[in-house]
Amino acid sequence: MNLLLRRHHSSLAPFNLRPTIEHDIVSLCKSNLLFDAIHLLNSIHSHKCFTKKPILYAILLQTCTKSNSFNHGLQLHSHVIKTGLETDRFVGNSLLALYFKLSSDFIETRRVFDGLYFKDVVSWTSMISGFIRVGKPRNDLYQEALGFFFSMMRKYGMSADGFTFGSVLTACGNLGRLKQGKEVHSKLITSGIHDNVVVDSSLVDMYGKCGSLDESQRVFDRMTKRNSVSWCALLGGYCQKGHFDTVIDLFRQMEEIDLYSFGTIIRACAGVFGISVLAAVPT
DNA sequence: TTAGGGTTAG
Repeated sequence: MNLLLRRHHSSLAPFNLRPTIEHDIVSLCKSNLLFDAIHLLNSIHSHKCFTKKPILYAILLQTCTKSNSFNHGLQLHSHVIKTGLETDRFVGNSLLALYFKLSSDFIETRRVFDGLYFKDVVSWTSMISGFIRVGKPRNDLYQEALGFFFSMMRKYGMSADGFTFGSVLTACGNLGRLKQGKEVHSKLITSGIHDNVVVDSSLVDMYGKCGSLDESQRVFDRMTKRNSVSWCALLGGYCQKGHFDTVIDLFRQMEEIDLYSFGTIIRACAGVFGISVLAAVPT
Protein backbone atom coordinates (compact mmCIF):
# COMPACT_ATOMS: atom_id res chain seq x y z
CA MET A 1 0.00 0.00 0.00
CA ASN A 2 1.52 3.30 -1.01
CA LEU A 3 1.76 6.45 1.11
CA LEU A 4 -1.18 8.17 -0.50
CA LEU A 5 -3.40 5.20 0.06
CA ARG A 6 -2.32 4.88 3.69
CA ARG A 7 -2.78 8.62 4.27
CA HIS A 8 -6.18 8.54 2.67
CA HIS A 9 -7.32 5.59 4.70
CA SER A 10 -6.15 7.08 7.95
CA SER A 11 -7.92 10.35 7.21
CA LEU A 12 -11.24 8.88 6.19
CA ALA A 13 -11.73 5.56 7.94
CA PRO A 14 -13.01 5.10 11.45
CA PHE A 15 -11.00 2.59 13.51
CA ASN A 16 -13.19 -0.41 13.02
CA LEU A 17 -14.86 0.43 9.72
CA ARG A 18 -12.33 0.66 6.95
CA PRO A 19 -14.00 1.60 3.69
CA THR A 20 -13.00 -0.20 0.53
CA ILE A 21 -10.48 1.30 -1.84
CA GLU A 22 -13.27 1.74 -4.38
CA HIS A 23 -15.17 3.80 -1.87
CA ASP A 24 -12.10 5.96 -1.29
CA ILE A 25 -11.72 6.57 -5.01
CA VAL A 26 -15.35 7.66 -5.22
CA SER A 27 -14.82 10.00 -2.25
CA LEU A 28 -11.78 11.55 -3.92
CA CYS A 29 -13.77 12.02 -7.12
CA LYS A 30 -16.59 13.70 -5.24
CA SER A 31 -14.06 16.15 -3.83
CA ASN A 32 -12.73 16.67 -7.35
CA LEU A 33 -9.33 15.26 -6.39
CA LEU A 34 -8.89 13.56 -9.73
CA PHE A 35 -5.13 13.19 -9.55
CA ASP A 36 -5.29 11.43 -6.18
CA ALA A 37 -8.16 9.22 -7.35
CA ILE A 38 -6.22 8.06 -10.40
CA HIS A 39 -3.12 7.54 -8.30
CA LEU A 40 -5.09 5.29 -5.99
CA LEU A 41 -6.55 3.42 -8.93
CA ASN A 42 -3.10 2.86 -10.38
CA SER A 43 -1.89 1.53 -7.03
CA ILE A 44 -4.61 -1.13 -7.15
CA HIS A 45 -3.48 -2.10 -10.62
CA SER A 46 0.13 -2.36 -9.52
CA HIS A 47 -0.97 -4.67 -6.69
CA LYS A 48 -2.81 -6.90 -9.16
CA CYS A 49 -6.12 -6.37 -7.35
CA PHE A 50 -7.92 -5.49 -10.51
CA THR A 51 -11.21 -3.79 -9.90
CA LYS A 52 -14.13 -4.31 -12.20
CA LYS A 53 -16.72 -2.08 -10.67
CA PRO A 54 -18.51 -0.14 -13.40
CA ILE A 55 -19.60 2.64 -11.01
CA LEU A 56 -15.97 3.37 -10.23
CA TYR A 57 -15.05 3.98 -13.85
CA ALA A 58 -18.25 5.90 -14.55
CA ILE A 59 -17.51 8.30 -11.70
CA LEU A 60 -13.83 8.60 -12.62
CA LEU A 61 -14.73 9.45 -16.22
CA GLN A 62 -17.28 12.03 -15.03
CA THR A 63 -14.65 13.60 -12.81
CA CYS A 64 -12.27 13.84 -15.78
CA THR A 65 -14.99 15.60 -17.77
CA LYS A 66 -15.76 18.00 -14.92
CA SER A 67 -12.11 18.89 -14.46
CA ASN A 68 -11.38 19.17 -18.20
CA SER A 69 -8.77 16.40 -18.03
CA PHE A 70 -9.11 14.76 -21.39
CA ASN A 71 -5.72 13.01 -21.17
CA HIS A 72 -6.61 11.31 -17.89
CA GLY A 73 -9.89 10.36 -19.50
CA LEU A 74 -8.04 8.71 -22.37
CA GLN A 75 -5.96 6.75 -19.88
CA LEU A 76 -9.17 5.57 -18.23
CA HIS A 77 -10.62 4.70 -21.62
CA SER A 78 -7.83 2.18 -22.08
CA HIS A 79 -8.49 0.75 -18.58
CA VAL A 80 -12.14 0.43 -19.52
CA ILE A 81 -11.27 -1.52 -22.65
CA LYS A 82 -8.86 -3.78 -20.72
CA THR A 83 -11.43 -4.56 -18.04
CA GLY A 84 -14.20 -5.08 -20.58
CA LEU A 85 -16.38 -2.50 -18.86
CA GLU A 86 -17.34 -0.65 -21.99
CA THR A 87 -20.44 -2.84 -22.14
CA ASP A 88 -21.81 -1.09 -19.06
CA ARG A 89 -24.22 1.66 -20.12
CA PHE A 90 -23.16 4.13 -17.41
CA VAL A 91 -19.49 3.65 -18.26
CA GLY A 92 -20.25 3.91 -21.98
CA ASN A 93 -22.31 7.05 -21.61
CA SER A 94 -19.79 8.67 -19.27
CA LEU A 95 -17.11 7.90 -21.85
CA LEU A 96 -19.23 9.46 -24.57
CA ALA A 97 -19.75 12.60 -22.42
CA LEU A 98 -15.97 12.86 -22.00
CA TYR A 99 -15.46 12.89 -25.76
CA PHE A 100 -18.26 15.19 -26.77
CA LYS A 101 -17.51 17.72 -24.04
CA LEU A 102 -13.73 17.75 -24.17
CA SER A 103 -12.73 16.65 -27.65
CA SER A 104 -13.22 18.72 -30.77
CA ASP A 105 -12.72 15.64 -32.93
CA PHE A 106 -16.25 14.73 -34.02
CA ILE A 107 -15.07 11.68 -35.90
CA GLU A 108 -13.57 10.28 -32.71
CA THR A 109 -16.76 11.08 -30.74
CA ARG A 110 -18.83 9.43 -33.43
CA ARG A 111 -16.56 6.37 -33.21
CA VAL A 112 -17.17 6.13 -29.44
CA PHE A 113 -20.92 6.39 -30.05
CA ASP A 114 -20.84 3.77 -32.81
CA GLY A 115 -18.79 1.49 -30.56
CA LEU A 116 -21.21 1.66 -27.61
CA TYR A 117 -22.54 -1.72 -26.67
CA PHE A 118 -25.96 -0.38 -25.72
CA LYS A 119 -27.22 2.84 -27.14
CA ASP A 120 -30.00 4.13 -24.92
CA VAL A 121 -31.89 7.42 -24.87
CA VAL A 122 -29.02 9.04 -22.94
CA SER A 123 -26.46 8.04 -25.60
CA TRP A 124 -28.63 9.40 -28.41
CA THR A 125 -29.43 12.61 -26.55
CA SER A 126 -25.76 13.10 -25.72
CA MET A 127 -24.94 13.04 -29.42
CA ILE A 128 -27.78 15.42 -30.24
CA SER A 129 -26.83 17.93 -27.53
CA GLY A 130 -23.14 17.46 -28.30
CA PHE A 131 -23.70 18.51 -31.91
CA ILE A 132 -25.76 21.48 -30.76
CA ARG A 133 -23.17 22.62 -28.23
CA VAL A 134 -20.29 22.64 -30.70
CA GLY A 135 -22.49 23.59 -33.61
CA LYS A 136 -23.39 27.13 -32.49
CA PRO A 137 -22.13 28.84 -35.64
CA ARG A 138 -22.50 25.77 -37.84
CA ASN A 139 -25.81 24.88 -39.41
CA ASP A 140 -24.51 21.55 -40.71
CA LEU A 141 -24.06 20.33 -37.13
CA TYR A 142 -27.58 21.39 -36.15
CA GLN A 143 -28.69 19.49 -39.19
CA GLU A 144 -26.71 16.50 -37.98
CA ALA A 145 -28.42 16.81 -34.58
CA LEU A 146 -31.86 16.72 -36.22
CA GLY A 147 -30.80 13.73 -38.30
CA PHE A 148 -29.82 11.92 -35.10
CA PHE A 149 -33.18 12.65 -33.56
CA PHE A 150 -35.16 11.30 -36.47
CA SER A 151 -32.96 8.17 -36.71
CA MET A 152 -33.46 7.66 -33.01
CA MET A 153 -37.24 7.87 -33.36
CA ARG A 154 -37.14 5.21 -36.09
CA LYS A 155 -35.41 2.65 -33.80
CA TYR A 156 -37.77 0.12 -32.28
CA GLY A 157 -38.56 0.68 -28.66
CA MET A 158 -36.49 3.89 -28.42
CA SER A 159 -38.43 6.86 -27.09
CA ALA A 160 -37.31 10.41 -26.55
CA ASP A 161 -37.57 12.00 -23.12
CA GLY A 162 -37.56 15.60 -21.88
CA PHE A 163 -33.81 15.95 -22.34
CA THR A 164 -34.07 14.83 -25.96
CA PHE A 165 -36.96 17.16 -26.75
CA GLY A 166 -35.26 20.14 -25.13
CA SER A 167 -32.17 19.64 -27.27
CA VAL A 168 -33.82 18.88 -30.55
CA LEU A 169 -36.20 21.84 -30.30
CA THR A 170 -33.16 24.08 -29.90
CA ALA A 171 -31.75 22.67 -33.13
CA CYS A 172 -35.06 23.29 -34.97
CA GLY A 173 -35.19 26.88 -33.69
CA ASN A 174 -31.62 27.66 -34.62
CA LEU A 175 -32.18 26.29 -38.10
CA GLY A 176 -35.49 28.16 -38.41
CA ARG A 177 -37.24 24.89 -39.30
CA LEU A 178 -40.83 25.57 -38.35
CA LYS A 179 -42.20 22.50 -40.11
CA GLN A 180 -39.83 20.11 -38.36
CA GLY A 181 -40.28 22.01 -35.11
CA LYS A 182 -44.04 21.41 -35.31
CA GLU A 183 -43.40 17.76 -36.07
CA VAL A 184 -41.25 17.51 -32.93
CA HIS A 185 -43.95 19.38 -30.98
CA SER A 186 -46.58 16.84 -31.98
CA LYS A 187 -44.25 13.98 -31.00
CA LEU A 188 -43.80 15.75 -27.67
CA ILE A 189 -47.57 15.85 -27.13
CA THR A 190 -47.94 12.14 -27.85
CA SER A 191 -44.96 11.34 -25.62
CA GLY A 192 -46.97 12.40 -22.58
CA ILE A 193 -44.32 14.80 -21.27
CA HIS A 194 -46.11 17.70 -19.56
CA ASP A 195 -45.18 20.67 -17.43
CA ASN A 196 -41.46 20.44 -18.02
CA VAL A 197 -40.15 23.98 -17.78
CA VAL A 198 -37.03 23.24 -19.86
CA VAL A 199 -38.95 21.54 -22.67
CA ASP A 200 -41.66 24.20 -22.72
CA SER A 201 -39.08 27.01 -22.74
CA SER A 202 -37.40 25.29 -25.69
CA LEU A 203 -40.76 25.25 -27.46
CA VAL A 204 -41.26 28.98 -26.79
CA ASP A 205 -37.75 29.59 -28.12
CA MET A 206 -38.25 27.39 -31.19
CA TYR A 207 -41.49 29.13 -32.22
CA GLY A 208 -39.98 32.53 -31.51
CA LYS A 209 -36.89 31.86 -33.60
CA CYS A 210 -39.04 30.49 -36.41
CA GLY A 211 -40.97 33.78 -36.38
CA SER A 212 -44.21 32.18 -35.13
CA LEU A 213 -44.87 34.61 -32.29
CA ASP A 214 -48.50 33.60 -31.74
CA GLU A 215 -47.49 30.01 -31.15
CA SER A 216 -44.60 31.09 -28.95
CA GLN A 217 -46.96 33.20 -26.82
CA ARG A 218 -49.59 30.44 -26.71
CA VAL A 219 -47.11 27.87 -25.38
CA PHE A 220 -45.84 30.44 -22.86
CA ASP A 221 -49.38 31.27 -21.66
CA ARG A 222 -50.13 27.60 -21.08
CA MET A 223 -47.05 27.03 -18.94
CA THR A 224 -47.87 26.33 -15.31
CA LYS A 225 -44.35 27.11 -14.17
CA ARG A 226 -42.00 29.66 -15.75
CA ASN A 227 -38.51 30.88 -15.03
CA SER A 228 -36.23 33.57 -16.45
CA VAL A 229 -35.26 31.33 -19.36
CA SER A 230 -38.93 30.97 -20.38
CA TRP A 231 -39.34 34.76 -20.25
CA CYS A 232 -36.17 35.40 -22.21
CA ALA A 233 -37.15 32.88 -24.87
CA LEU A 234 -40.43 34.77 -25.30
CA LEU A 235 -38.71 38.19 -25.28
CA GLY A 236 -36.15 36.93 -27.79
CA GLY A 237 -38.85 36.09 -30.32
CA TYR A 238 -40.49 39.52 -30.08
CA CYS A 239 -37.12 41.19 -30.19
CA GLN A 240 -36.07 39.30 -33.32
CA LYS A 241 -39.26 40.45 -35.06
CA GLY A 242 -38.69 44.05 -34.01
CA HIS A 243 -41.63 44.22 -31.58
CA PHE A 244 -39.56 46.22 -29.12
CA ASP A 245 -42.46 47.85 -27.28
CA THR A 246 -43.89 44.42 -26.46
CA VAL A 247 -40.46 43.35 -25.17
CA ILE A 248 -40.35 46.32 -22.82
CA ASP A 249 -43.94 45.71 -21.65
CA LEU A 250 -43.13 42.08 -20.93
CA PHE A 251 -39.93 43.06 -19.20
CA ARG A 252 -41.96 45.16 -16.74
CA GLN A 253 -44.07 42.09 -15.90
CA MET A 254 -41.06 39.90 -15.13
CA GLU A 255 -40.60 38.92 -11.51
CA GLU A 256 -37.13 37.54 -11.78
CA ILE A 257 -34.47 39.31 -13.83
CA ASP A 258 -30.98 37.99 -14.48
CA LEU A 259 -28.03 39.13 -16.58
CA TYR A 260 -29.29 37.14 -19.51
CA SER A 261 -32.62 39.00 -19.52
CA PHE A 262 -30.76 42.29 -19.48
CA GLY A 263 -29.01 41.31 -22.71
CA THR A 264 -32.38 40.87 -24.43
CA ILE A 265 -33.87 44.04 -23.01
CA ILE A 266 -30.83 46.13 -23.94
CA ARG A 267 -31.15 44.85 -27.49
CA ALA A 268 -34.82 45.86 -27.45
CA CYS A 269 -33.99 49.30 -26.04
CA ALA A 270 -31.38 49.73 -28.78
CA GLY A 271 -34.14 48.94 -31.28
CA VAL A 272 -36.49 51.50 -29.76
CA PHE A 273 -33.67 53.98 -29.64
CA GLY A 274 -32.86 53.31 -33.29
CA ILE A 275 -36.46 54.05 -34.29
CA SER A 276 -36.66 57.21 -32.20
CA VAL A 277 -33.37 58.42 -33.63
CA LEU A 278 -34.75 57.96 -37.14
CA ALA A 279 -37.98 59.74 -36.11
CA ALA A 280 -35.96 62.64 -34.72
CA VAL A 281 -33.98 63.15 -37.91
CA PRO A 282 -35.15 66.47 -39.44
CA THR A 283 -36.60 66.09 -42.89
C1' DT B 1 -29.44 5.33 -10.94
C1' DT B 2 -23.60 7.19 -11.40
C1' DA B 3 -24.83 9.35 -17.43
C1' DG B 4 -27.48 13.36 -21.31
C1' DG B 5 -31.21 19.05 -21.60
C1' DG B 6 -33.35 25.05 -22.58
C1' DT B 7 -32.56 31.61 -23.35
C1' DT B 8 -28.54 37.48 -25.93
C1' DA B 9 -24.94 38.48 -30.22
C1' DG B 10 -21.04 37.73 -32.39
